[in-house]
Amino acid sequence: MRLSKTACSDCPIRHRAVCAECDTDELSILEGIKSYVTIPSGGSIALAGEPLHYLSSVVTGCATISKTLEDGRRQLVGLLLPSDFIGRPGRANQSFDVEAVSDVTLCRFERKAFEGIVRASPNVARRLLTMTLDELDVARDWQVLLGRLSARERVAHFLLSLVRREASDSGADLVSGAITLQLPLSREMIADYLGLTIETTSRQFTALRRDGLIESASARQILVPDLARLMLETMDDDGGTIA
Amino acid sequence: MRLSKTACSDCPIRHRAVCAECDTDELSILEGIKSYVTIPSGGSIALAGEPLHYLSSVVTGCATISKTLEDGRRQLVGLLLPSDFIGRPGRANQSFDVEAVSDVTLCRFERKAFEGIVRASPNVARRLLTMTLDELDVARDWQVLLGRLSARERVAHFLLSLVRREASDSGADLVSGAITLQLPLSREMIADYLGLTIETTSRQFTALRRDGLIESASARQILVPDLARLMLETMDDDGGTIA
DNA sequence: CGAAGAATTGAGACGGCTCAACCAAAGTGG
DNA sequence: CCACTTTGGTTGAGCCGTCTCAATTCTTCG
Repeated sequence: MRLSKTACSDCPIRHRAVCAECDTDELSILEGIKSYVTIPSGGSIALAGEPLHYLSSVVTGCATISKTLEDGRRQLVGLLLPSDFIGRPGRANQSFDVEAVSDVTLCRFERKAFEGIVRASPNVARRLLTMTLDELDVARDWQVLLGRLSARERVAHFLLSLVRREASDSGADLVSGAITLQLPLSREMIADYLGLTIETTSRQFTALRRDGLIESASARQILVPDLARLMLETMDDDGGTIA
Repeated sequence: MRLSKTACSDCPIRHRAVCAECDTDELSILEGIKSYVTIPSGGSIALAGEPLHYLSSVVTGCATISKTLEDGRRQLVGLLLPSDFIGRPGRANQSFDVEAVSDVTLCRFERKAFEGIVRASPNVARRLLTMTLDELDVARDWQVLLGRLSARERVAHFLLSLVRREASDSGADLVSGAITLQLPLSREMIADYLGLTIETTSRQFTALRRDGLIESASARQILVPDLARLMLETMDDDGGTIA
């Protein structure tokens, strides 16, 4: 399903996406080759092993990056939110599955054309490198979570990662206090993200609720009455601050 | 400890490191700002949170990237072998600890100077992007291992990752057959890499030995009599091939 | 209102962890 | 040169956290 093009200058992710550092000239080149596509919730955006014809930025919605083993075990390795980039220039095939978990609008570029832009535009190339390095740090932090944290720590960490992401998107400075958040993922997907089962994940939500660290109107709607207290559960080395 | 400079053209990692795609002009610029340093086994190369003055390529030896939690739990998030790059241009502070696990020779660049080269030399920038994207894929594959594989599968996968790396370095094509390998890590470090304890790791080595999948002259010296059979233990989706 | 999917809860099994002993190889010092 | 220590690895016994299997409740939607 195609949408009418939005001018890049009006784009909600203009200052965070791969185009963030483009000048107006570069932007107009991108404008010339981009197209918008909306993937319905549950739809596939890319399949591991398949040739990759398009690279894209997430404009709205939420998607997952995952791998499924032959016997059905599944592990999410990334969460894609607005401004995140999908695909890798310079490689013909996709390494992981990418799936929409809500309706997702993509700003899409034909791969070959985009690779030309990466070559021609240092601002795009630099931004892409910065974003990739950031993703690498995130992936490695997640390795620590998967390798060493308990189920309770994982769930607390997951909730805080959502809070952090939301804060950094809106530029807000969250010191502490009450915060509500909308979970973009089902319990099953959270479990696959955290390397746990659905049941263990659910039990940890219940335990956090019992201990007063979270409250919930529904399964997807979480209230964190005291962010600092939740942070104490995560046992990470960020020293209890968010920045 | 400083070593005499080797000419880049004679460098053992010339065609695999960040400089792989440089032409002779670019190479001579790099040559001008590089210096060699050797870190003794066990020494620290970088500490998480500390300012990062140098970026470098591993020329010889082996190093680890890791994070240690306040309570002592530790997780390796990467293994650095010759040609791998350390540090990230564009960020002042280091995200993870980097430690030498053997004597390590680095080809080192002052950060600011190297950032200038990344800006000026598209071949370096592109190579760096490619390497970072590769690392991201590796990190995500490791997330799957940490989140979903059993202890036995993890150890088998670890051994195969060493075999693969060795094969790709030497350009050899390994279909199957017997292979010997020298483990660069102690049992403790392997455990920290795999998200296990020392004891569990040791038991899995014993079990693989009992089942005839590996043989060992010493703890660090492993013989894999039949690579294909070991691959069957890994349960990954590579379809049993190495490529 | 009934059906289907999502989430929660419970009971028991099991894999990996903890604590502890033991062993082998490699120093170290008298 | 040999006791002693140190370090890294292996093995054993029992415990605990998470998984598995199953039932129940909640939510959503036709």
